[in-house]
Amino acid sequence: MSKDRKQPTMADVARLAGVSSMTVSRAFKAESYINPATRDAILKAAAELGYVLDNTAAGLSSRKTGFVAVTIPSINNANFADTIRGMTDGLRQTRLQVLLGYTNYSVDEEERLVAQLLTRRPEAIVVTGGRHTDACRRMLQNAAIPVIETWDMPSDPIDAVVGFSNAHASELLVDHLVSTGRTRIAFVGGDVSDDTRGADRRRGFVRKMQELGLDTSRLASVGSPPISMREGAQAFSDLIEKWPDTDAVACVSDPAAFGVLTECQRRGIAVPDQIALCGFGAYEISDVCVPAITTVDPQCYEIGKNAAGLILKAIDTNGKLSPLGTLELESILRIRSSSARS
Amino acid sequence: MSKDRKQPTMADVARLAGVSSMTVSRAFKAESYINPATRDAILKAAAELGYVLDNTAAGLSSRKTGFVAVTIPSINNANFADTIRGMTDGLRQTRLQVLLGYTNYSVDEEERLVAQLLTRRPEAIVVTGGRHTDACRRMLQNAAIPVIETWDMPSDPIDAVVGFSNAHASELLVDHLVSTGRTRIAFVGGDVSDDTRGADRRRGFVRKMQELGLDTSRLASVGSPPISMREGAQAFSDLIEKWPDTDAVACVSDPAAFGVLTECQRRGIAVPDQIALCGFGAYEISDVCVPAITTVDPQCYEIGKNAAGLILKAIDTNGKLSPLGTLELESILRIRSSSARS
DNA sequence: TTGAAAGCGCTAACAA
DNA sequence: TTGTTAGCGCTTTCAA
Repeated sequence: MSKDRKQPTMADVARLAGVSSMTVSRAFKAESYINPATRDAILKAAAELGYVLDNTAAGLSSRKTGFVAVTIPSINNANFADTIRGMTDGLRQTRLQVLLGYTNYSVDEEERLVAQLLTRRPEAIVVTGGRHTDACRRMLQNAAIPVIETWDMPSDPIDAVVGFSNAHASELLVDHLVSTGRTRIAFVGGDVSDDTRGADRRRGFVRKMQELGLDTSRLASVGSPPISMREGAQAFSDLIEKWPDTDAVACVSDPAAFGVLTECQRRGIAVPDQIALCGFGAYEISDVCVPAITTVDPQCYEIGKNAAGLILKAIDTNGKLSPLGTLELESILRIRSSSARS
Repeated sequence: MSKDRKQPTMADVARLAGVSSMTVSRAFKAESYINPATRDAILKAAAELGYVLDNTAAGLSSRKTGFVAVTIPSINNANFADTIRGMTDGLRQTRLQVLLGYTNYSVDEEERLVAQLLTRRPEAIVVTGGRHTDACRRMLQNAAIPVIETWDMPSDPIDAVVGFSNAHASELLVDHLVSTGRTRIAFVGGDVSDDTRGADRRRGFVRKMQELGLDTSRLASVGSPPISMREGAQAFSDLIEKWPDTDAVACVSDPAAFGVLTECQRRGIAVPDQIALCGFGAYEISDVCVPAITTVDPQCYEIGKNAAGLILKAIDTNGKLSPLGTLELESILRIRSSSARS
């Protein structure tokens, strides 16, 4: 690697091919009026020089960077990874490229990240969640690009939304657990402050339990989100000692639920006979472990795919995003052995 | 969102603040000679206009985009996520930002991705693995930026390396299993064609088994990488029916090993008493599941952290990367219950 | 189908 | 400490 060698530019290619640099530019665009023979000669010259298009300059000139900025809470999470895959798949074969950043589940970090991403002049931005700092909201509103909030149903959306109700997902699970005869149901989640989607799931849990006239005091909080398998196990340890007659546990996520399951195995507590268990997110582990864990599938991949669809439509129609508005995906209850009637 | 409104530029801010745009530029750089009062006035004007720096233009002008391109095989993998975290952490507080792409474990996809990333004029590029298409190698060599290959120890490095020996990791595991008295050891992995690191782990397994004079025929291949928990379970099903006297299974990854474990549970096979088990990667699950699974920790986070360190040094010294050369991290054997002496 | 001129928004280099 | 000038590499626009 020698950092000094200057990279060839369009002008260099143009000179070698005996054309103007404008013609070189056309040779690199798919649908442009150019003589096929001219194009071949140009591509040959470009290959010879090892020429690589500079999208930095192209973006400045055309005012189209080709970036779609995306923020997710964590890169180490199969759910968000699926959303990113859906989005990337949806943008494949287009000129758009995902510019990804993560927030560590913090709205302050999100604010910093959004500020940084916007300096790259993305043509659209997709954020996870519907709650932001005021400054972040303002930046997004001022950016004059399509903004898509995902993984949530914000009451006051900035622009477009592709989400689902986290609270409703919990209600599905409570209803299901109650239908199998459980009533002394606990909730295991992380600290409420940061993970707003986790907090919504807890809120949905409490609301539904109250509605059914059940005890809502069995709430275990442990660690900052995302809560790990180990923290799930720890939370259950505390929980079962404080409320030994608990007959079901709803968890903020499948990894947490799996942690609970392992702690049950260590303590010789039978799942589902003594304790029923459910998680959230339809992670692979919940389907593979023994017993398999009941969960809710929020359709992560579809969220990304739909977000990509909205972006393409919005950019096509030059920012007329309003008719597309809000898209609510339906979360799917996946009933498995861990909550079988005992 | 209205896409039509034009974003304010430095010239707009300069006009409002009553200075030249060069002074505005200085106000946004940390260490530049500027009167604090001037800077305050400029920042106030910028805030009033909702001005956001255009890094696209800044990069073109300064020939420093601030991007570090990074390729990983999959975004849905805790190991690579840890490497990315290490890198991001190492680049925090610098002007550098990670531009991430994933290759789906395909060198052809890697070639396409690298071509795309290089159009963004990154100041350095970090790739996973040491095997590439010829065209990809050429592009990387011609890019005139630091290139860091990771997660591997290529025999003919392009530039710098931060890696470990995948084959050696397998040898550690075979040695360990043999030391606990197992000799009829099987290997579970994905199809060999694509995942070169998985292939190296298999190669190390076979080499060590041969060296010890043991049977090397028990090789189960299933699906394309990364192999899932479910595929691990499936592979074990096939395996144990074909070679019922197998007394240990080494897996290409922890998720695969966990899949094997669940299949053992379903079949009533005791781990470690009837079959010992080990994985690779030190994923959280291998430490939490019951019994915990013996694994090798390749220090994913450290790979990223060290890569970031090399980049900073290389960019500091204007591309004099050669003295830093190759960094081999030592993989750590983590012995757990799944391979206890029976 | 091709080319010439102008300029995208910023910063390097130099001058004051 | 601030300003002026020139130009980064490309695409838009218009003309041929």
